[in-house]
Amino acid sequence: MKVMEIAKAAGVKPDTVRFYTREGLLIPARNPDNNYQQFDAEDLRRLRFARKARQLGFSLPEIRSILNQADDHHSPCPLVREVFEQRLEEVEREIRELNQLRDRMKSALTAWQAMPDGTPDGHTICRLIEHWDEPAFVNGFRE
Amino acid sequence: MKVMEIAKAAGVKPDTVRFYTREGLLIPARNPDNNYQQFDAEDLRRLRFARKARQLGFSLPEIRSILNQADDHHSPCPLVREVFEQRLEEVEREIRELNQLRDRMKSALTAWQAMPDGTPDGHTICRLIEHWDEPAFVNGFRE
DNA sequence: CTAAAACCTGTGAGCAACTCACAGGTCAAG
DNA sequence: CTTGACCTGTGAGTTGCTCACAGGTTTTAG
Repeated sequence: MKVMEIAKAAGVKPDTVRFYTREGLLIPARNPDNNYQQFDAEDLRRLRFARKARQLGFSLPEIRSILNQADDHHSPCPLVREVFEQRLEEVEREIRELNQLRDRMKSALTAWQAMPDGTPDGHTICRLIEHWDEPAFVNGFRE
Repeated sequence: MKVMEIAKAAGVKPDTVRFYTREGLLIPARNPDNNYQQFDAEDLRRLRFARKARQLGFSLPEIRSILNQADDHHSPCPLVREVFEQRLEEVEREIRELNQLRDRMKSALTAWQAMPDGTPDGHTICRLIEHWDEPAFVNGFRE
């Protein structure tokens, strides 16, 4: 298979295939005639694996070490389980933060309904933002 | 005020002050003696404004145009309201996607409890991932 | 047979919002 | 007068692609 063919087979763009090759996730053979990359069924499996892992939240370095471990005939599954639980916690933290952001935004919108727009007067730029309360989590949560 | 002073006053790192200056959000005067940047109360107001706006989800280009509009003696508030509602929708979309990701991860974790680890055999890398179902929204939602 | 279209190659840059590093200049304190 | 803390501008690193470019190859149409 050539780049475009494996890309179509895995449902990704050719550029993504090239990028993964650059990053060492795919190590295709070469056609000595024209130096084209030759992908086989194993490469396709790796590419599909990588895409599924990405959808589950794995990073490229993580996927690379999982693939390397499989190449060394070790089971990557324990590593998969471990990384995965960390990622789940991160995702849940991101969700909590985004929910807080949404709440802050919604309460701001409500408060703004009664507020006039006003022109900058050298003391304020836009009261909507300047007179909006500092969220609590900035001090207590992020640092 | 010098960089470190305004940074402390606004609760950000000096590097952030320098970065915002590079990006044109702050336009400090210069001390002709040593070419140091001289920030005044107005700069501090802009910096604090920018930080608050960032916490509400505004991007730096958006903040820059809001500040520019205020500099031109136009009320930036209508722009603030408009951009803000778009951002709120984006945030809610991100939350929906993250929630779906979390659900996928959780159901994967549950399914994995009964699965053995297994060693790569040339046909599979890690069944945990390979035999996990394609999420629905990849086809129907993202593209 | 040839010319154009489609594909291949490697590489570098762009995205967002910082953060860090570097090399060299300035200034206050001891 | 030296040390240390600060200043200057700039370039690179972060993440996962995506796009662009310049040039080589292969396929297809005329």
